[in-house]
Amino acid sequence: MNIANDRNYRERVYELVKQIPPGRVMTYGQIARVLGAGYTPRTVGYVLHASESEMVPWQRVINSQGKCSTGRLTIPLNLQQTMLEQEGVAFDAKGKCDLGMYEWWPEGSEPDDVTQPSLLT
DNA sequence: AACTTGACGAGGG
DNA sequence: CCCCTCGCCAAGT
Repeated sequence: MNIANDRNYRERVYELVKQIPPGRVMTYGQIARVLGAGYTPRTVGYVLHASESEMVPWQRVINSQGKCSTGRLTIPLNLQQTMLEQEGVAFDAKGKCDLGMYEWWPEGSEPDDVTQPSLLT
């Protein structure tokens, strides 16, 4: 896919982010993966910061460590975390949340299925 | 047109 | 668990 041909490069990110339900989160890398070729975690972050003033629930996008990466922005450091906490996302003392619990996947875009080693022995 | 800079992520030490 | 390095690709200078 040729990005130069696709003026909706940003739109796709916004549309996806808008689908994240309150109290759930997605990571930059996850979004890049769902959107496919041409998208990388970095570009997703770039695209997202440019939308600050739009109707996009940007606070629901965090990094793969389960933390907010808004350290260098003009945004107050804890704003994102505070907003998420108001939606019901719990963070520990280190500012980290449990991705296994809050991470959300759009329908049909699930990663590889579980492969539980349950009865291995 | 080249160089730098990110709301990142995986891997190694 | 923290810190560093590298790969990634659009935008700004």
